[in-house]
Amino acid sequence: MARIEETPWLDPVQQRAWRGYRRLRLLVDARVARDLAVDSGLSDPDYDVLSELSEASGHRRRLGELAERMLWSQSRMSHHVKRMQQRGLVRREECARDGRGAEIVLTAQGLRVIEEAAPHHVASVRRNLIDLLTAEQIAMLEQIADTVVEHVEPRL
Amino acid sequence: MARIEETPWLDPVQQRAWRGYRRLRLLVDARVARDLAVDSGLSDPDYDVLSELSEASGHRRRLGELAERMLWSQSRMSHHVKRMQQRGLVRREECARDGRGAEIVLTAQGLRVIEEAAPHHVASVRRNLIDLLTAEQIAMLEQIADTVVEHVEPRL
DNA sequence: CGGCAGTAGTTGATGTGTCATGTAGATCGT
DNA sequence: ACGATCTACATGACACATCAACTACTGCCG
Repeated sequence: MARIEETPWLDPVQQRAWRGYRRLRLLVDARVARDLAVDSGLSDPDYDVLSELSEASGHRRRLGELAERMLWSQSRMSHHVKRMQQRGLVRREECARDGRGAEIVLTAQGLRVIEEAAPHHVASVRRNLIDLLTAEQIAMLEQIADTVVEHVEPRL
Repeated sequence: MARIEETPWLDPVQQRAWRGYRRLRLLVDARVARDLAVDSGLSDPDYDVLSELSEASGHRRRLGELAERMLWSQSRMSHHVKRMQQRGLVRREECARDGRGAEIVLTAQGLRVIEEAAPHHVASVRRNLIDLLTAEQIAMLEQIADTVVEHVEPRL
């Protein structure tokens, strides 16, 4: 890799793009998170976990698998699941085939909560991002995300 | 506002854009934060505060002003400044004109740290986002961010 | 079978963000 | 000048994320 001293500073356009991205992220995330908390009593991560589980067959998944699909660390998932368990949203079950394993299962209450939360959340995402953009911008956003994810994913 | 039941679900393009955004955010932020921690021993918020202060006249700013410019809560700023103070990066001074006030001042060490960190950080931002995109994509990202910030900023 | 490296998950310490609340100094009306 | 109110900031409690151990089971190689 080139030496640090040779790395060019960001030009004005890049500078604005970077700062814009940061601010967009700050605003959109804060609002979506706040809506979710007010409307449904869930944190953003709560919602993601419930959503992932609700799409899984049998409403259950191995902890590690869950973590991997969501790009979370196992530790983070373990901590978070413990808290969600205490609130009755999910349940842990031992894994039959692997004594070390933990299966995380959506409870009836968890299912109810996510189903109630989903439409509000969609509305919030629309209000705070999607409906603000033109179709073209949305397509471009997806394209940008795909580009970045593709290039950045390999090297961790 | 329309009733929740009438809010349309996201169509496939919107869905992909939203998920793409989420993943982009996850990946880019994680990498930039990690680079910053490894290269300079700073967290992302640390960097932002130092950066903001280094651009201020006299390398100092009122706590509230700092918070407002960065879209942080005062509470968050207060907590964060306390931690940065303990590490010798910034210093608090009482405000002459307002007995309640706190001025946050960049220390010599803080200045050294940010100046050392900046080029690495720029390189990281390039690696993990900017240099992955075409000029057109960068322009579009800025445009998208501007659109969102403009529409979303007013109502809080 | 026995030993041992690898894997799945948990836990504790620490740093970070949020909300609700507390406190002291400013400001304004009378 | 004085009390009500507002403002700037601090704080405590809690939720959340990360890293570094640690535990316990698996699976493999002899």
